[in-house]
Amino acid sequence: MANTKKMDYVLLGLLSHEPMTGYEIKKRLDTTLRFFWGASYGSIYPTLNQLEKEGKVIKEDASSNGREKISYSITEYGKDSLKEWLKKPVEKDELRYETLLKLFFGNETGMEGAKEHIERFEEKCKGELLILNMFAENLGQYLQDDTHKHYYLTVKFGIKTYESYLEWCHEAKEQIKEWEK
Amino acid sequence: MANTKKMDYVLLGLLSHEPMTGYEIKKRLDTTLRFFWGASYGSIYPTLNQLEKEGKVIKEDASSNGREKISYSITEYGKDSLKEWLKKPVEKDELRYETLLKLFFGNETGMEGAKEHIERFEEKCKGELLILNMFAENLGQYLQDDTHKHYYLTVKFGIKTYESYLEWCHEAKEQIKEWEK
DNA sequence: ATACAATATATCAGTTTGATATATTTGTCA
DNA sequence: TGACAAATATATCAAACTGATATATTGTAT
Repeated sequence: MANTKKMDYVLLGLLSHEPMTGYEIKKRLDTTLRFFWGASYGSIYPTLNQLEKEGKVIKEDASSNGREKISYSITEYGKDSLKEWLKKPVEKDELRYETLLKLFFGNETGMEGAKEHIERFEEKCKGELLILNMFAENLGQYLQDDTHKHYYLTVKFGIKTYESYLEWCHEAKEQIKEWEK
Repeated sequence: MANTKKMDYVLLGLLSHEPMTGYEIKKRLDTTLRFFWGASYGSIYPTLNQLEKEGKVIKEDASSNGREKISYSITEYGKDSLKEWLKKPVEKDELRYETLLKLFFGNETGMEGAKEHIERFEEKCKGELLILNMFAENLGQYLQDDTHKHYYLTVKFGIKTYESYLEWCHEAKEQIKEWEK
């Protein structure tokens, strides 16, 4: 079997929902999947070309007017490859939180710096939670569809975690106040 | 100012706590920081050498018996560089959860696959939570120290989030049962 | 008309991972 | 005591991925 990186499956997964251009894939990653996965153009376009050479996706010219546009759709072989990966156990779940890093090393700058980072984090979380709650509400009306059920579960995950982040922010600030007494 | 990547500050941060070898740095990342940050030898050793050339850390031969050992300690210049970074706002907090990815694309394999991934995730979270609670308990006795206070806050973050992950696992399984009726 | 935002593809240097190589010391079981 | 595995320790490299940038067209608002 050919080389397979994680990116392959992200693209195959998205194309298993519907045919898309590289640009549309990027947008979907930046909206729907942003809470648990990301990718850059520098990996999207080359991987799309590689998947086509392997016969896992099919290119189709979808240019209109003068706008160049290449639509990709998944093949049966691509679907088989995706299904195989989906059945395998997860290799790695990973958090990369710069906020936690700056907090952990924060003794160099004191509790004042820590408080600032926590507050900024809190604001960001509030924003994300607002978006996620909107997603969940909108999704409510599509829950007879299987694809949307899976989507719904991931949105619920996002809501749960951001709510717990906000709780932590509150408790951490209280704890710092306690220490400052 | 010279080139600066995130890895620079991770190493400077760890060395600001105490002098260490590359191997010890890796161990600390795999234990204490594993819940929010990771790094591989392939970035640790080269970065350590680069930081030495820049005068941010100092190399010291700490070989004993026949065992080669290089201990690194942070310089004042290195501390200044670290502090500067700590004051800057966070650029990126990122979750990369393969579990969520497989769940999101799971309509290809059906709810049975989703349930399996959720269950495996649940088991892993229970394990992590156990470790984190041990950390928190042990930390309790060192909380007069500033470094440990910052450490404590990050452990609390880990506990909060893993608890919410477990709640989500439970609710997601209930939801799936509901859908299966 | 003109400028700005959005759409669209593509590439590349720099960063990081994951695997592997190499070698020594320490612990453990028989 | 000897043998074997596990832990300690440094280092390198191909492959993967990011973040930035280049290029060009279309739609929108002023």
